[in-house]
Amino acid sequence: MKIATWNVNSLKVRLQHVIDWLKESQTDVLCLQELKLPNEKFPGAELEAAGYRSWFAGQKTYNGVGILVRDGLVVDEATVVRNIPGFEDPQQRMIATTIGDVRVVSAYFPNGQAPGTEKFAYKLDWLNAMHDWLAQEMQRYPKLALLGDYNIAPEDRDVHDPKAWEGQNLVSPEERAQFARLIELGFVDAFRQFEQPEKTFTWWDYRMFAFRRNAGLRIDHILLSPALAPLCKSVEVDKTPRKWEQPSDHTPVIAQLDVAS
DNA sequence: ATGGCTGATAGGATCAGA
Repeated sequence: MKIATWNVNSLKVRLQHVIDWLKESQTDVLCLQELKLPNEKFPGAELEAAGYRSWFAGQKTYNGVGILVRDGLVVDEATVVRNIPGFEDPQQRMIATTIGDVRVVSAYFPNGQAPGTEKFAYKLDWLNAMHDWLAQEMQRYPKLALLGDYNIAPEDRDVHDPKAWEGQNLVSPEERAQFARLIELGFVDAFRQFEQPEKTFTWWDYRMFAFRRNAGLRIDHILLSPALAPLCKSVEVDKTPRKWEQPSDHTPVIAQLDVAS
């Protein structure tokens, strides 16, 4: 089973990219972030025609997450969860479902703006709530995969220019400590289980020719629970869609799991 | 140098992203 994550920065604008990439990559389960559309505008019929069923939590203008599942995979409808249980939030940033015996979570972590701001405080609150919920979720579902735009670059090697970024939003010690807390739950950064090219990133600013200069960050991740991590056979960042016309600023990360699909 | 792009909402500038 191939699972992937992609912040598409508007599913309306990127629908054809998603459909083309699904076909090209042969992905079975695609977690999406930043749909930027209300539920009534979700392009379910177009994705169905491409061979995928969709679960999503959208809202107007901002945020919004979804999980696309290839036809034929068994999804347990009764286990779908939208947003973090117990964490009141109008922002739609998390959806979870169960495919076979694999629990899949698609998450759009808050950006945070800058350390010290209200939005940064919200980011830390959200991360705390997510951490506590995931601790329980891992007990319920040993095979747990957390995919998404984390808006955290865990280490300096995930940053094109660590000096310039030192202490900034997305790399600050507080955020990295939160990422480390997820690792302490037992999660494994699937990407780092394998040898990877130097300076592999998943996001590049639209401005200043950042992609051309590879001035990016690795902020989109796939974390796997202890029971699932050993079943992961490869992880790669696929830069191709970032080269397409009118791309998302993020590019997909894909993992091959040794799980029946 | 807080600029530089892009998308959504709106029907022009502003917010938000990272």
